[in-house]
Amino acid sequence: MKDAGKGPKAALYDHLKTSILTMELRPGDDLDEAGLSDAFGLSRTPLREVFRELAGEGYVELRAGRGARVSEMSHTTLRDFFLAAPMIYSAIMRLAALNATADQIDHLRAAQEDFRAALRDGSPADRALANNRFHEITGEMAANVYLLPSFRRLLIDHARFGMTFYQPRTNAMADNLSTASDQHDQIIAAIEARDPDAAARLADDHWKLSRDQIELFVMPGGLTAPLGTLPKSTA
Amino acid sequence: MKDAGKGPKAALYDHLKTSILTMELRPGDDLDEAGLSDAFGLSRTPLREVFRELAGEGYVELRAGRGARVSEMSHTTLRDFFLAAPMIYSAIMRLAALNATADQIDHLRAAQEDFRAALRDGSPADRALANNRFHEITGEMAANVYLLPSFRRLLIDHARFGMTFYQPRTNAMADNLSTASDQHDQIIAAIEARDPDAAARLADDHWKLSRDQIELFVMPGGLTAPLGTLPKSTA
DNA sequence: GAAATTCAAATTGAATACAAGTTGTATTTT
DNA sequence: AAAATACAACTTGTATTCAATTTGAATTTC
Repeated sequence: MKDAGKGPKAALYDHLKTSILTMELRPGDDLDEAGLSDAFGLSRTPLREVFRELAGEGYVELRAGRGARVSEMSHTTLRDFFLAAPMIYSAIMRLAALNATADQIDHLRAAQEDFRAALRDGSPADRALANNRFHEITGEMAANVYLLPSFRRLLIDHARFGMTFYQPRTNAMADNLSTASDQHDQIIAAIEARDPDAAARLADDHWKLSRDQIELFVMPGGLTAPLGTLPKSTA
Repeated sequence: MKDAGKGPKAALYDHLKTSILTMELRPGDDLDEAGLSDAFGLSRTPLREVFRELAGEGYVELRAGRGARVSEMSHTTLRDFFLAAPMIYSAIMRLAALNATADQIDHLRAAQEDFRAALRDGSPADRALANNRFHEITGEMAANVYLLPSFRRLLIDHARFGMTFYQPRTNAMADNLSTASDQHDQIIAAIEARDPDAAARLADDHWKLSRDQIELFVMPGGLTAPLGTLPKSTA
């Protein structure tokens, strides 16, 4: 289909991941084994192993006897997200500032360059993927096996919420994106300075921005048009 | 091998889980496909799917071209554990107090009964499994899809640390176990009372007890035997 | 004698063939 | 006409076979 960089199995894996993160595959969509099988030139055996792997990471759900579906998103998941994200994000960022290697900081800078490029002339999907990559790297920096599973799970749905909520319909929304980019720069600086408190504070600010963005969409200004009038004789 | 309650696949899954939690299968041990295959009457295809599933939950690690191994535990994982556990545990307990259903509270009571029974006349493995089950239920009560992955990962290694550290060699260690049981009772009460603050405080106390128990083992009293003497003429 | 390369055996990964279960549709009966 | 049951088609799960990669040992060369 597209990238067969190192085997069709990895290509399928990457394809599904990005398709799910960008909402190209919507929550609840079911993944047809037969279709993907000949699309990627794989038999069903390795295909189903990829499904199981993605299920473990939270991208898809496996229902016994009824195949694989893209992980659902409901109002409860949004609530769960708001509860868990600030805690995990600040913890990850704090650890990232403590443990990041020079190599990883370079990678983070490169990811931020990509994000900036996506802001200039990329699609919403490009922006979501670049932003996701940036935060994935902070997770690698934190390098805590017990926190990473939840962090990764959060990043999946953060990207998906972003794809539905961050379409810049208003000026306020567009501004937020460049603010986010600035915060990324500050995050890099804090990590490089080995300042866990600053990093945690920035994680909190960065989260609040996301939160506000989502609220802008969930609770819009309210319509101002007058109520409709009834026709003369319907009583 | 043992329980074929609902299919040999589930039996294998449960067997591996409990074997890993109780350290019957030690970290780093590699799982032989051929052996388990005819031991459970399964072909290698469903077997490897179980491996992938367990890998997603953190029980085993899959190394490309080199099969499955029980997840490693090193000094870094111990450190990671100490950093992540208190935060996640108190968050889970707080949410459990807020969201638990009456049914779940009944299950938790039953699990605590099992734990008490295991304390009286069970093996260390029984105790570890019963304790693990108790905390698994608190995770189900919290019901937060984003926190559960890390919580479950922590519980795996908490059981494994427990199996290596909680052997009651000293009186202090034995006392700790009954204290833990008392705390379980208080936890149930706090959850039933819908008191998230009390639940979080108890989670913290419960964690500190575990922590002290581990420290008792890692940093024992120190040996008091005198230094050896050198033979007369070795200078 | 030690190190490197090659060959063989074993283990893992993939594909195809097969069986079982689920779902949808059509026909029959009430 | 509506509901229920049965049959057929499709989808999922399992097993067996085949290919490829890795690992270990032995032999040869330096």
